[in-house]
Amino acid sequence: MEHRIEHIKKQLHAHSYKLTPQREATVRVLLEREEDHLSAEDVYLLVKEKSPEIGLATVYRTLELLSELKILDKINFGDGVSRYDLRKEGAKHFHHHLVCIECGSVEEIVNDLLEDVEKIVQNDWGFEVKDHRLTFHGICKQCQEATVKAT
Amino acid sequence: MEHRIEHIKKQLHAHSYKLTPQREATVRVLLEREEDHLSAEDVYLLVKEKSPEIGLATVYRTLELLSELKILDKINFGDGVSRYDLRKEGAKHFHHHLVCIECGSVEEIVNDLLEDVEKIVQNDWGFEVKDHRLTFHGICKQCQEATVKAT
DNA sequence: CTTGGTGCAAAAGATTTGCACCCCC
DNA sequence: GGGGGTGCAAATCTTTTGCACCAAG
Repeated sequence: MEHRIEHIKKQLHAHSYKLTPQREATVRVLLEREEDHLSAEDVYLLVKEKSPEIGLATVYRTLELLSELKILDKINFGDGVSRYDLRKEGAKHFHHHLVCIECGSVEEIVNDLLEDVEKIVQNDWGFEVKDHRLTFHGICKQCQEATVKAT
Repeated sequence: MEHRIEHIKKQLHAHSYKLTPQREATVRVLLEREEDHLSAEDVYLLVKEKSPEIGLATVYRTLELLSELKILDKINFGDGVSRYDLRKEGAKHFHHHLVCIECGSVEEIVNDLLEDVEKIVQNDWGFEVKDHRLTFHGICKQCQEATVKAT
């Protein structure tokens, strides 16, 4: 954890930004809740528990900054809010998501499943792929089992 | 075109909704600008040209309705607005997009490139895929060529 | 009549911005 | 002492909602 904060600090410094206490508090929340796809409001409330003086605007500004530096990915699952997802260290791509339309849960897939598809896009469309976002909508294992039991 | 309107009319009727003049005007705009990924505001302004008495709320309600019936797909490219995309007739899946990070253009890929990937998700994660959304971010052919020339 | 659909204006959210202040090199 | 960063409140922007009214069966 400390190691990852150090790493982010370096990335900020490389672009002449500082890791202020507010930014650090925000990053810590993101690290602690890495699997959680938090909204800006979620992050704000969690940061506020530890650092009550922080403002919502600062959280927005921090999330925006981290997104620009590709430390964070801004995603949108179709409810009205943006959610934020730490990019895995060293990952050159956004990871994928499985969104359950029954219970709303979100699972992550870290494997890159799209290498072949990217080659096709590159060759057949002449499009130079830099990143991708892939979300599957469907029914998760738990909900499938629940349905079977209920029947 | 008329044929596609008829088809949509039937789909509405099948769910006990009517194809009112306002809805028809909205659908016509969507058909005319099928490749364009319009926002609700865009649609509203275009419909207003032909039917000036229409209200923005009605457009929102129509787009919402058509999305629920899967006639339309609601997508989000990360700018603050939802955009709407007519589903190709008979397509069971959302189609894919190539978003150029240089010029902002959006190309569509109708082919389903994800059949193999879906099988993997189904088998390895036990997730029953109902739909997917895939967007590639990168540099389109035109912008690549422009860069080469400029160098 | 009664129900679904509409237009308008107000409301509700999410996000951004203006500004005074503050801390650090 | 100048610039980046912050907190607060106000502003902005998109989308939703309440309500009175209208049209068709």
